[in-house]
Amino acid sequence: MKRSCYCGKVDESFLTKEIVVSGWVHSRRDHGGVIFIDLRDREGLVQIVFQPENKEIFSSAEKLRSEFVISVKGTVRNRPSGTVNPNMFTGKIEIIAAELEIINSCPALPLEVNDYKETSEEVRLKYRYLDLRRPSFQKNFILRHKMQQEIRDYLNSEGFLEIETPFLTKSTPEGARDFLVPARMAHGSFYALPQSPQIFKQILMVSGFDKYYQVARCFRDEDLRADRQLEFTQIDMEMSFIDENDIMNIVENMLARVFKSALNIEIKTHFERMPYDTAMLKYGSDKPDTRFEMLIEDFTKELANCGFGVFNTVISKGGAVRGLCIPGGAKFSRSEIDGLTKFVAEYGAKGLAWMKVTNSGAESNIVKFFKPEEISEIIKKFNAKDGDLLVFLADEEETVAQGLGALRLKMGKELGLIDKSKYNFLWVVDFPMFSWDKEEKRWAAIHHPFTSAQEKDKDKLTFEDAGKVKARAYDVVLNGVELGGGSIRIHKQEMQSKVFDLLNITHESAKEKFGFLLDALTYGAPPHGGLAIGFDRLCALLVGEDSIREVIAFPKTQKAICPLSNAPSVVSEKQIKELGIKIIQKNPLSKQEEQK
RNA sequence: GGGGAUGUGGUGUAGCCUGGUUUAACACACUGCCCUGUCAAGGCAGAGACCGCGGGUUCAAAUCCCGUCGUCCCCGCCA
Repeated sequence: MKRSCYCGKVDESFLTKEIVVSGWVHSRRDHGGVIFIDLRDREGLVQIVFQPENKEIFSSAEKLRSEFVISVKGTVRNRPSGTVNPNMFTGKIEIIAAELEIINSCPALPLEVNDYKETSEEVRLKYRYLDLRRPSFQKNFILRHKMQQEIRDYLNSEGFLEIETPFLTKSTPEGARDFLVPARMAHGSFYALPQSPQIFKQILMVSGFDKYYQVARCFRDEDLRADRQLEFTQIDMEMSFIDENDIMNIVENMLARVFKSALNIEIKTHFERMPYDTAMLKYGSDKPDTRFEMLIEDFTKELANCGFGVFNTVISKGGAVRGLCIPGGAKFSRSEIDGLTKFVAEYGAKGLAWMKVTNSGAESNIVKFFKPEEISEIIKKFNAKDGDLLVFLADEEETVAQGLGALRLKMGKELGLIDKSKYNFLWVVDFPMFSWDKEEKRWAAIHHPFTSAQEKDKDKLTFEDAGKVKARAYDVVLNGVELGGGSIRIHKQEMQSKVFDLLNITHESAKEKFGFLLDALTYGAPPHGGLAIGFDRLCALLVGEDSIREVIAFPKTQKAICPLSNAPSVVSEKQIKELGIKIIQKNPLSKQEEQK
């Protein structure tokens, strides 16, 4: 029997016709005298009816169970009146079976192939092939495919070339830990899997390709999270003879196309641009969720001479005092407030000061340390109302921002302040170039060492002033998720040398580590820049999932293993020998498995 | 490296705090029977777990304690 139509695509145009559908038995409703089978394939479900007149087929149909693979030949007809199912695309019709081929049976399932019941992720990943059969999951991947095609279509139409860069490449310093691949033909040497195609795409610009993109797999050997996998997909792009506005235009239009085709949602281009400093000050994050207010207020100046010792000490040491107004938070119990204190402690905050706003002012154990004018000024700045809770952090600026930023998000979620129907895009711009690495006592690149400084800060590329330099870098943020980021790169040797000096990368080591890029830049490099979108995160957002594992077919667990394939695994002595590698200590678990 | 949550038939949960009426309960799936219009079909009957693993406390442990492993969330880390 040869399939003539997808189950999910059978509609009234097939009425009275004989067709063949193939797929998996999704559910079976055996009424004794008549048997209904919902047959499922990629495109959806269709109802097959087995009637008792055809004894041979009927008795064969009685054996059908969940997830059997079958082909059915039958005639499409309208369902009898009163039995139409409005929830199904194929709900008006049904197929009267004339022939049945049972291609494969299936034992009792370790997980149910439907969207009605949650199964633990442990089981889902082990039997991923079954998990992936679930209709909602198939939808995720069909959508992911569509999004990718839409992006390709758009970039192609804008004159971009898709060019592949190598997976086996050179380990670069800075940034994430590399995945290394031992070189068989040069014992002791290693390839590295790319953390991103950064250097190669810049070289492609030097080569004159002008506009490049790639749906690029990237690898980072770091700890996993809900939004981080060892390998992930970026929409990576780079352009020549352009500035920030050109890239932002392209990205905004691209995202608009994706949202239109995937969700049929029109998004407004010309995203808001927010300076990094504002984002950190008001939202406590470099990826602010602007779907709700509850902004952070700064009191470092106002309270520099207040009567509260904790604040005074912090401010005199150059720290900051900032706060949040939690609407209706005055009803929190003491232990709930303690919970908030514990929460901000995860971000390094040593304590959380608080006061409850009342009609006559504020109440708490610290209110007595403040002058009435100070209290009323605080309340005014927050525009706080009776019943609100004001919380304050006093610490180093970074700790305060992080703690309050995280608390803002937590409260926003818990108090239901977030309008989930919104898609708030924005650009975070004017990033600082460098951050001070306290442990290693050196400047580190916030973006990467090839990011250009802003023209006005060119003269500040010195050890003393490096902290004041702003970069020509930008991140695109959606609903508090960093979708992607990029920068205008350095195309002049002079600036690149200064940046390397600041990063304490000597010319010798720079040459050793990415000399090929530096060389390339000397041979006539055009001004260029680009951006990369975290495609998995974008997909997750569009299907409404928190974890990118829901849009990756075969993800790894938090311990970085694949329960389906059991990777990583031990390899044979022979393989190891060929690579010139000595195993110092074997994973004891792997050893046990090897013996099995 | 650290903090938190969690692990009970094939699957999802209840029981655990307050150890003994537990022969470990319920739902789905599974097996058999009944049923000609259901659509997460229904009814009846049945099989299936000694409670992640190891140790300890106790007359008695799914339940308390210690250790260990897996999974998830978070901090660090991820330019």
